[in-house]
Amino acid sequence: MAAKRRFQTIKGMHDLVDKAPAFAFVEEKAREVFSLFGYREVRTPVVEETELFVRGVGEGSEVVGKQMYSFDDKKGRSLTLRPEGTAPIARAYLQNNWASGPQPVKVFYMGPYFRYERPQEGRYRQFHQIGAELIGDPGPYSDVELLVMLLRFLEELGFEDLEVGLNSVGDVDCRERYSERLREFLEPYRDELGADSRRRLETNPLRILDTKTPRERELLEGAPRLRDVLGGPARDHFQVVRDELEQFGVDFEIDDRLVRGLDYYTRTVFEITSADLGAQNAILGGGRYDGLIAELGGPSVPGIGFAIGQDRLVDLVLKIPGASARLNAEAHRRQPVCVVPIGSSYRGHGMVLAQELRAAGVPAICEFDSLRPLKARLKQAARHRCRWIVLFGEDELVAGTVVLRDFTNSTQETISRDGFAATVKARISA
RNA sequence: GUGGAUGUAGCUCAACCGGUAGAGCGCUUGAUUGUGGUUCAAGUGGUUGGGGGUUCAAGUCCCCUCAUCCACCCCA
Repeated sequence: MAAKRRFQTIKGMHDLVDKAPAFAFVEEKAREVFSLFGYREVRTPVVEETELFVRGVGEGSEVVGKQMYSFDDKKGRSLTLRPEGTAPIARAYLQNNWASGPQPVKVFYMGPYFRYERPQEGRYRQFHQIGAELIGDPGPYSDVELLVMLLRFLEELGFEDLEVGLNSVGDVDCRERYSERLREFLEPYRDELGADSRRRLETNPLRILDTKTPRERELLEGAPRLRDVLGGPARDHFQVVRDELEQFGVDFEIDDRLVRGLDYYTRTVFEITSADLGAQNAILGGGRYDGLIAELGGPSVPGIGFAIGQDRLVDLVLKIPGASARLNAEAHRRQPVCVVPIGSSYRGHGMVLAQELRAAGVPAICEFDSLRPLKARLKQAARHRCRWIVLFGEDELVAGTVVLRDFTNSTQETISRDGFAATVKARISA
């Protein structure tokens, strides 16, 4: 039983290695763009009380029903690895009394989320989201501004021609009214519905709208439409959103079947999908949640937000022509200079040279292992993708010089040991 | 939770009807005792995911199990 076991990541969770620079890239862009709109970055814990999601996201939702990573702590309290980001932000709003700060509250966040599902392309048990929330303003201009910000972010990443799917699921009373109508309409066809939809007929008829089975789609052709059932305030709100989005040149398409999977959404909902992603094609989704904070025991405060699937977004970024070349060039620009001391007694000198380079703001590493042949150590420098090599040994010590070699052009020059860091800095930035 | 595909060297993959495991790349060293990439030479590479079964003989056939991927479902 003492067999050597090879440890590996938990199913559906991955080491981010090759994609790490692209992850960092989109994170930097998010900080840059969201800050331009006055959003502040916050970080909330990865673990919350299970009850937060049950109440906030909704017991009927798939996410809460069967996808949560829940466990009991040592005192028997049920905790959950967060499956989404909005409920924790709503909790933070209440706990930290953001209501007493400047309004509306604008925050963004990024980090890992967890859902217990069967992994496949674009769907992981640990995945990453970048999200933003605007809490405290009920008006349609907040919806518009949030979407404008979102699209600005995507443009900055290099995306063009992304189309936003848009819909309004109305206020709670509109939804109930509509659910009732839809239920009445579908009841006669009950036997033609799949098991899932039949169950939803009881629990959440709205979700039947985004079915993919052809027969159900056909049935729904003649169904009452959500937009015809919207109450006056919700309808007016949606109309302003649409008009203003057009004013700002936002490309969107009204999608009557767009209803989101999380129970807290009200009025405006939206998502962006991509044909370049495989079966899991949603890049981001979001919407208004005017009842969420009250549902969590707070005052009646409206909010709106979105969550971007960072893993999927990164996959798409890497597919943009030239994007990975740009990322590589950027990485290459930051490659360190490699100091190679020649001869075992020069290792200390190598350390000093590297430190002088770093002090001058030049990234530097040192190939210390002087017992190996010089050629092997230069090979290591090449494998580190270093372009510039600083060589230093007995000859240089005597002459008061160092040798600076350029791997790209296979040239080298001898420069003065005094102030060599400044010379190197000038050469590599030329 | 359901279905399908795939697991052989660090990586990408071969191995006929069951016959004793191979290539390319990589890595190490040398040709060049102080100069990487190209070239040449030598070397390093494996409990064929794991367990059991059938057989004289299993990478190959059968069963179980684990893992990965893709799809359903769900969503980011």
